[in-house]
Amino acid sequence: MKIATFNINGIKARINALPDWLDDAQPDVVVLQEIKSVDDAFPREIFEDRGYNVETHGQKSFNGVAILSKLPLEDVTRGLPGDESDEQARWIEATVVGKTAIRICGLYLPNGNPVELEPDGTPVAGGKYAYKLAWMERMRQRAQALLDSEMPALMAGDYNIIPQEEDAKRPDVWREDALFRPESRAAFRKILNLGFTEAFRARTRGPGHYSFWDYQAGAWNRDDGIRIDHFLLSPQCADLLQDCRIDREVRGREKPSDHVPVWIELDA
DNA sequence: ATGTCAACGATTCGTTGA
Repeated sequence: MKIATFNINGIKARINALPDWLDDAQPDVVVLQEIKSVDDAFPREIFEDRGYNVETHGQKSFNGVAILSKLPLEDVTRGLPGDESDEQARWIEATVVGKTAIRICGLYLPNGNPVELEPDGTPVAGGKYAYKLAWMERMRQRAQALLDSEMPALMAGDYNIIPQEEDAKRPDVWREDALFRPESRAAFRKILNLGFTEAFRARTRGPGHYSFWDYQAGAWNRDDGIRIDHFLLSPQCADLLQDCRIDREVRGREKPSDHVPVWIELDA
């Protein structure tokens, strides 16, 4: 089973590029981020015509996540548990029923910039960096519950986290950024260390592997990228891992997103 | 040399978010 994650940076802007990539890559399941659309405006027919079941969790203008699946989707839930007042559409879950049932979480983790800190170094309450870190703590709770279920499970999406220096062309320019600050990376490791496997690093080591290149300053032409789109696999899911790759060439196509798809192959 | 893109809601462009 081929499962992909893709931050499309707006479904309206990617109305041709996304179907074109789907027709090439033929994933069984895709989690999408930044659909930037309400549920009613999402062009589900385009994907249903290609044989995908479509589940969205959208909002106006910003954020928004979705799952497309050629296999049936069961027990769909929307929103990250732990804060009823959080209205940002960044989390969706469903169980994909194939040879084995797999719980799939699609996520769009908050960017967190600008970083605002008190003089003592704690994030300013109510600020975007505090929101990011609080969201990651909620995600950790949900991740632990997934492990406790002992079901094969994965969390895939735009994590807005550069895990290590080797995951950026120029780590020094990201040093103070919310994507690379120590608190952000520590929160990511805290989830990982519950017992998840980061799929890409289970298969490939070394620098030069990126999933995002800014539109600005010719970042793509200079290969000035970062790796921020990830798959975290539960132990029962990691046992099924066959491959993990980044569809880098998609960034060079017509009217690209600033992210490219990342995908895994599971023996499931 | 932050050099871009997308969505929106106001009026042909400014604001926000990334």
